Amino acid sequence: MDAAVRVLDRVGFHQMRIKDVTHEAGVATGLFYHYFKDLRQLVDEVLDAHIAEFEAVDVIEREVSKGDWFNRLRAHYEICVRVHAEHPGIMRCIAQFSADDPVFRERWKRSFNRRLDLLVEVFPYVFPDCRLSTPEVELLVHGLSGVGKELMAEYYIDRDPVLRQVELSQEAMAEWLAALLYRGLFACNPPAEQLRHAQQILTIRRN
Amino acid sequence: MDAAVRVLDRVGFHQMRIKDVTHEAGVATGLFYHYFKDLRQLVDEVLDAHIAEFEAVDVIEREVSKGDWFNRLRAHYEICVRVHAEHPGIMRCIAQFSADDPVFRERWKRSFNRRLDLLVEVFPYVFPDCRLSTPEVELLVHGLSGVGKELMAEYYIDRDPVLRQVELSQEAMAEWLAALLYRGLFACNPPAEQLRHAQQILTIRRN
DNA sequence: GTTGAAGTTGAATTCAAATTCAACAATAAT
DNA sequence: ATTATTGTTGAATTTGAATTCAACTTCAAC
Repeated sequence: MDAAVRVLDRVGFHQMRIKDVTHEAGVATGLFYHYFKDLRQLVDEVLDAHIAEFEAVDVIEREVSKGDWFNRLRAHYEICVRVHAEHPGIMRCIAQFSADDPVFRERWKRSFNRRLDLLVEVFPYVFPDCRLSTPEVELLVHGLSGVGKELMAEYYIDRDPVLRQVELSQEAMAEWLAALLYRGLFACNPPAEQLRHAQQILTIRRN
Repeated sequence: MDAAVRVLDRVGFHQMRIKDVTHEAGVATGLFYHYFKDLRQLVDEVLDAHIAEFEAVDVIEREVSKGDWFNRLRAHYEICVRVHAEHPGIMRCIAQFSADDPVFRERWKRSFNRRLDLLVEVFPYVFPDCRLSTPEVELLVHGLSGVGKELMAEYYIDRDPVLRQVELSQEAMAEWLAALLYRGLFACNPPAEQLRHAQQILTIRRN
């Protein structure tokens, strides 16, 4: 029901009423119950559909070579940035729904972090000197994967005016975030020749 | 009203009812309105009090020298980790309330990021080669400050069983997160002699 | 063109929670 | 001791939204 998407966009998850949806769709209130048990189910279906859509994009973009970590991270952030930039209303709703519902939160987190799972798997081969156990690596990657999450929310959903002073293309934002995560992970800069927008990051170093 | 804290802890912000609170406090329903306009105001006051308390701790711990960035970051995370570990219910509630209410979200974010503001201010002196404008630096620091946020939520609030396999003291968690953020910021490891729990991070490097 | 299944309506009903309030209790002020 | 102020009660009322449902419409099948 795309009427639901428009309402979610406008009023958010917690303010949404059944009447809002049926009215937006131009049908009678009672009809709602032919299609959905309650609002929660509707929202669940709407968000699921969107998450599935995001994941579809995701599959398409898997052509990056396995060892090229910077470009993998970049691809990860390009997807994140795109869904934030193009569906800010849905993303806000996902955030609201997640804050409430642990089951949904888990589902969303998995979908989001799936692209980083490979990193957890191959960690021992990438960093052979490192004796961390798998759960420790998971913890590490989860810690790092927070890079940019709030920023994307503030920039694309809240449209924070201070941050908005910086005009960044989606590509540039993704590259910056990938570069920051890369530094956290490898303790060094990404290869300079792969930077298209964030060359300045190379100058962020203690002299 | 500490009854409110217990209810928030138990049922969360959106499930909380006025009756829950008055019953928990052992008083009549109507009495609620002598003290508060509505639930939102109550929650607002409860959370405000806690945020103020967190900030008080925060002031006490300011004895770290200005140039010692790793220990500043560590102090920042020690406070974050402590409030998550010791007040998981409140933190969950803050997350829920933030997701809904942009005004509160802004207030919380400010309180959380205040300790990193210094970094934004002195950025041009720490990184003299870097020509980023103030809003760009703000964006950068916001991006990095996400390190560990979700992890703390999953570890201390949701108590994710996978992550819980790793037993970490509050100090150790803070040190790990500080080290990760440090790497993102400086593209190098923190000084080895300052590491008390996270020496292993030095081994996370490409050979 | 008759039948029945599925879709559609919106007023009526139910429901849960918020809110009010008149009466009562405790305490302090004079 | 009297009065005033403030705290407290919980049943009664109000509110606003969820939910039901009997009647109506479409439309495809035979």
